[in-house]
Amino acid sequence: MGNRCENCIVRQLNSLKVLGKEELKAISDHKITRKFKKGESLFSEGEKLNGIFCVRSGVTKLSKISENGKGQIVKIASKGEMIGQRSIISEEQTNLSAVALDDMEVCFIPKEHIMKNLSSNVEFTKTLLKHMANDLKHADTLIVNMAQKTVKQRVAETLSYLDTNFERDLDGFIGVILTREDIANLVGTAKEACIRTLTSLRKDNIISTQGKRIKIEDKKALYNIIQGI
Amino acid sequence: MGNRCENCIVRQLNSLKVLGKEELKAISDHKITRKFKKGESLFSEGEKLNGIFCVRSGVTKLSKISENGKGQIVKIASKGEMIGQRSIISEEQTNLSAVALDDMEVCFIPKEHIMKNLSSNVEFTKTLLKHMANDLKHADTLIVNMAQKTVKQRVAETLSYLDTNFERDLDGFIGVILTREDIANLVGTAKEACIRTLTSLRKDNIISTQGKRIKIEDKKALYNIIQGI
DNA sequence: AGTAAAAGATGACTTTTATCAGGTTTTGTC
DNA sequence: GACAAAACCTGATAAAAGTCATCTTTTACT
Repeated sequence: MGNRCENCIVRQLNSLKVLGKEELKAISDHKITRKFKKGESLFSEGEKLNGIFCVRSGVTKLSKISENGKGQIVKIASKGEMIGQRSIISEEQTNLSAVALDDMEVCFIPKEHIMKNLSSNVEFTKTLLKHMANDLKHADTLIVNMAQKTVKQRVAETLSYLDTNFERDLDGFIGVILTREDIANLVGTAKEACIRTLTSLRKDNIISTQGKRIKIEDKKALYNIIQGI
Repeated sequence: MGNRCENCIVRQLNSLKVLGKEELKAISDHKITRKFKKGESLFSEGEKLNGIFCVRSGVTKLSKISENGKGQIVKIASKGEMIGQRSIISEEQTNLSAVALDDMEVCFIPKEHIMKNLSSNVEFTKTLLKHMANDLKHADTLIVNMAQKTVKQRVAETLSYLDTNFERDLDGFIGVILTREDIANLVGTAKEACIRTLTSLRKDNIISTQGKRIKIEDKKALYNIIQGI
């Protein structure tokens, strides 16, 4: 199997004809593949990035530290997803930190290639725009959830999100292994409250757990909790 | 003073040379100016928009109703600001409702003109992209604030935001008149908690009020509250 | 496999925030 | 300017969530 980095960015850009053969070749010629071990930092809040990362394998958490010192996970990115594009486009330092949750393989597209396409390739730019419009819509929804839903509703919503957006493992468990603290940071609550909520969901047979792994047993009931029923 | 609608979109796009003379003329020829009275709805969540609105005068709140039935204000838009661009770009129904907080004058750019420029004018698209990247960064920050800050911190942050982003009136009060309930919906809390917080800030001489109007008296102290000091 | 460190779990308690209920003031309209 | 409606404010209480302390289990490492 050849190096699929060029495919990864194309797929991510969600458009089949965005890049011409020359651009593909240019990107392919200049890309760098990097590896990160579990727990290693890809980049930190405030750093100036000089390119976009594209995840080839493994999972990373994108988080932001509040003034209170608590971390909030804004997104989990896995295979095929780009990270860092927002700050490259805004031409400013990144507002997020990225830490590997697994051993990862990441390919790196230098800023210059992005910028070049941004200026010359309308379709490329349009696709990025649509992508970002979607991220923004998602963010609006998250703001409302954070502001108005209970911890239980948000935990349920987070589990549902993880279950639908990451491939399940062979036993049907959610395919991303997060610590309880990471889940709490994704939900925006304290570790203890998160654990208690998971315990209560388990007692109600809505989920089952095995170590860190979580399996959703009753989707309908989980959905009702999300809706506040 | 002539009709400044074409200027408004250009200014909003935050770029001086985005639109050529022909495009400007095309937009200018096809625009429609509409008026909305205080309390009227510009559009509602789920509606399909067929163009972008551009605020010429007055103020509007963009909000979203959660499944719990409570409204969350996501943004306040005033003179010069565009609304509806996200859903036009995503080509889907809008995820927000817009209600006039004042009597408003709004101009309307039909979808076709936006789409045409989106396909032919890289600079136009690039500018929209940068704009949206900025909105996204702002949304990330808001998510963290909602998840991790207390009501008092969020009220303080909201007041600071309103004070810096909208022109003050002649007496130095914040230039947008919101009900306490609107402020609560912006902060993401209950009306009563919002009122109590404002009362406490007033007692500490950090703000003063006169009816609905609010004036910030001690910026430094307000800033400390935002930081959680 | 043994051990230390990390993560998970749970109870007790405190703080924050929501909710309900009732009064007061402001605002808009005839 | 009188009246009704809306908005504002406050107190009491309940519910939700955070914090702290402690113990158990799991994981990582030599």
